Amino acid sequence: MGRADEILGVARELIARFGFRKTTMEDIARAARMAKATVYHYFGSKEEILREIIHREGNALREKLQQALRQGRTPEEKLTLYARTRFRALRDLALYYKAMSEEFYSHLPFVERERREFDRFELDTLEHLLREGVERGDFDIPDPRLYAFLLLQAMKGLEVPLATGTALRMDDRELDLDEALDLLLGILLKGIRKRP
Amino acid sequence: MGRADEILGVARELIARFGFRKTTMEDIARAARMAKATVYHYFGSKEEILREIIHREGNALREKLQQALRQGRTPEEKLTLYARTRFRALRDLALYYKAMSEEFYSHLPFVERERREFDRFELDTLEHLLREGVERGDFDIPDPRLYAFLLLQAMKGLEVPLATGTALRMDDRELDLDEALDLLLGILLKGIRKRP
DNA sequence: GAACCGACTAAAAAACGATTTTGGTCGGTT
DNA sequence: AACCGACCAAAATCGTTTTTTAGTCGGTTC
Repeated sequence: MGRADEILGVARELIARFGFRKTTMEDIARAARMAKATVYHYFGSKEEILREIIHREGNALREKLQQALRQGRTPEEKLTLYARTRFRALRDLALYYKAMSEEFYSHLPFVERERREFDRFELDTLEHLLREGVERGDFDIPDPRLYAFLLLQAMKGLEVPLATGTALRMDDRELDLDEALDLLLGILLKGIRKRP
Repeated sequence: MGRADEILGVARELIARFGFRKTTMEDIARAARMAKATVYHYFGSKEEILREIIHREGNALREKLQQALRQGRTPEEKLTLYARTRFRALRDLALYYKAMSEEFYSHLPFVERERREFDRFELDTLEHLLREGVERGDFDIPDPRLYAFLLLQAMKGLEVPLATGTALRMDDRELDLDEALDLLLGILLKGIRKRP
């Protein structure tokens, strides 16, 4: 692990804890035990550091999802694994980055770009999965791309409470999100499954 | 329509256009063609005006949804009508109140309360609908309350792009939201429909 | 010559105080 | 009861000064 990674590591932690604005280059340098000018030797700007962190975060998540897919045998199983992994990873991320989300950072241009890139990856992945299911005769789906989009959007619905921090409560009892996701998946799967 | 309603009317318009903070009591009084003190004769505070506006907005939406339900014959048809009405109404509201959403107003205590109240209404309504479908032998649903929650959450997924202002684009082409909602409903309905 | 640093600067943010605006009150009139 | 003008204290706004911070540069070390 090179010096640059070290910087990214401490920066990630600081930013996650205190937010992007509250974290100064001086803080980062101090945490990485080097002079500020040295940090600039590796990164052109403060923003570039954030850009790199987010980019890597995206890669890691994609990697994790693809790995989850490889675990599944049937398309249906793959879909379930994908959804669960996605859901948990996003929950952790939301927790980790809640300091960030408070800030303006959401609509920085490069963050937006990274999000679009990730969206695309998810759409492609899910579409591929659905097509596989159609070819195998498991799914009955006229327009896989569009269905991939809808499935994704439906799953995002469950995600909202995480992002907004709203506890997911139904009436008075707290709801187990994992359980809720599984049930939703059940409905959705039944909705796309081919009738015998 | 009494004097109080007049005040609420102009206030609603001003707030929707300029936001809650930017709208002064003086503005409201002027638009309603009366002295500021007169406004205070009808409402105890600026916040009370907003509270009343939001409360009525909620009532109107509930009314609209119930009316839509009455149009449907079967539970399935009712569900479709409900979803469409809900979706369009929320889209209009989002458009109308985009000035507000920019502000802090989202997590004012009484706004939160109104939202919870509305959530409850929706849960109750949908649960009732699902139970009706189960009794008629249309739906196959083990836990109607939970399913109502899931359906609602899935629909909210499509709503997110409206709320955040993110255009709903899939790859390059703009997506027709109404069409998307119908398709999602198709999947969900198939997912809960009883097999013959 | 790549990795590193201390000292520096220009620009942005914070702190501060003066000034204006605004939510809310009150006594009085119709 | 409905309405108003005049008033006040608190909050927001504005302009200025002070401090902090992102980014640079010339020089040192390995």
